[in-house]
Amino acid sequence: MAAIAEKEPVRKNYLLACLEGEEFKRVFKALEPVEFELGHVIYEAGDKMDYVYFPTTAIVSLLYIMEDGGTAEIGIIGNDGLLGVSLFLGGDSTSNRAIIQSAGMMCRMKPADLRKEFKLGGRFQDLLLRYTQALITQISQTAVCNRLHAVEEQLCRWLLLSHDRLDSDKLVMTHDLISNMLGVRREGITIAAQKLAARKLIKNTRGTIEVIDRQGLEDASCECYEIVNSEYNRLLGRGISRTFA
Amino acid sequence: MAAIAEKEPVRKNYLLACLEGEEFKRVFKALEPVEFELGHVIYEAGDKMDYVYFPTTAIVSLLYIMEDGGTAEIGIIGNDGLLGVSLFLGGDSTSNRAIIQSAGMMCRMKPADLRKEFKLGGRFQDLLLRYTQALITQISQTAVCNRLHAVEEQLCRWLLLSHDRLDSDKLVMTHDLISNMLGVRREGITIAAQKLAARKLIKNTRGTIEVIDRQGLEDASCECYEIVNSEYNRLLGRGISRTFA
DNA sequence: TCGTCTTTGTGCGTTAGCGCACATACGGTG
DNA sequence: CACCGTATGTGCGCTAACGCACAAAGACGA
Repeated sequence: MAAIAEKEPVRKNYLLACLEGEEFKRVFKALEPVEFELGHVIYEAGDKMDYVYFPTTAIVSLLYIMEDGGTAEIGIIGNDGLLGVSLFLGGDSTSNRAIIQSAGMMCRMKPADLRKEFKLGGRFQDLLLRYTQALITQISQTAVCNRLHAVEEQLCRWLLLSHDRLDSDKLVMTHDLISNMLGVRREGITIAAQKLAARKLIKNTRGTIEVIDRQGLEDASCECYEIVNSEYNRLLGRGISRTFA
Repeated sequence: MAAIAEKEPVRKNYLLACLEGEEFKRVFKALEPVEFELGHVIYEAGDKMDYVYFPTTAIVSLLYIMEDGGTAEIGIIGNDGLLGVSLFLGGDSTSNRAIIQSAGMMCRMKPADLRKEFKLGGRFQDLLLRYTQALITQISQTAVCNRLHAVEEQLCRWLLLSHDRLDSDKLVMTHDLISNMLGVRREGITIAAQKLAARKLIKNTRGTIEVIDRQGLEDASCECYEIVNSEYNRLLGRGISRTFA
């Protein structure tokens, strides 16, 4: 594990951290760290993807853009996962945009290296597939949540998902950006954020939302957060060592 | 291909129809046809899955049930796909219910057989992974559609997706059931269906909706149908022969 | 043919969220 | 420190969809 010191941040990505021995060495050699700023677009809908990305400190938002300009987020990817499942699923592109929601680092890998390692069918493949299912759960829950829950509950869910993937309690994020993610009006977020602030769950300042009462936020959230979260743990937590072969 | 005659309907499933030679023979041997009635629950949220299912004439609906009893569909699976991606993704269960939306046949396969064949990394694996991406697209589009589009547009989308997976123009389906799928009020479906009937796009009788003007329905639908549809074609259409290795 | 159950139709009042139009306030820059 | 662009706060009227209550009309068996 001497090599880790060189590109230390690699281990901050959960999937990469699960690898060991020769497998880790091979993957590690193929990785390249890159830094991203808030708002940077990694790829647009329909773009052929050039890399798969393993976030270490950055957070990525998967955003759909409709014909009329309306937007809605379908998933959040942090250091618990990877961006670019299409590259091993076989599509090479998706119909959404991937955009940096929180500045930071990601490790990228070329599609050819990814596929080569994936084809070996070891732990790496297992992890990637399990993560894919976790992502499906997240997207599904977003779909249901969009239909059935109030904006305020959804804001809680969104804040929690982001907070989990962040070192800090401060989310650098305007109401306007959040409204794009949740697919609602900017004013709707302002109102909801005010209510949460009144209940001392968050602190609401210009361009930043600070999480004050994490537990309170969880209580105020719809069930969707917890479902997604526990499914991530089930799929990628402790028991991860077993491959399904 | 002599064996096909025995279990002829196998070829009605698109994924199975794409297999050839030895690979097809192995998969074919592991298949077992089963018939299902409308409303039958294949598995509940959290259930360990006993089989993977390849629909030939049946249609399956993936339904989320919330704590408060609210429901919403996240995807429709017909003879273009398979039920149980979790079995090769590694989760063995999902947090939704799979329910028969249209009576008919499916071919089922034991998880062990599925995984064994999947691990071989051939066309079968390629197809399953590509289908997974198509399913992700469908779920994503549902999420966005739930947020941004009107019930009437969504009803069109839903009718089209169902119609595509059906031999007949007649959908045996009550407004109440559809409302569960779309996560809206029953009355909302009644109103929307009336409007579509007034425009001569569908015929609305007790317990059945008949598609009259397919093209008209597509025009009345939101863009979501077309996006999902073309993504299915892109991922699983003609060019399917290339494996990504 | 009658009675019953299910499905569909209709009519309220209610509400969450929208769209628009501003007012205010923060915070970096010159 | 004054200025200005961006972010947030607030107040409308509007609309889609909700929740509820009940009427009408198919379907089907006795």
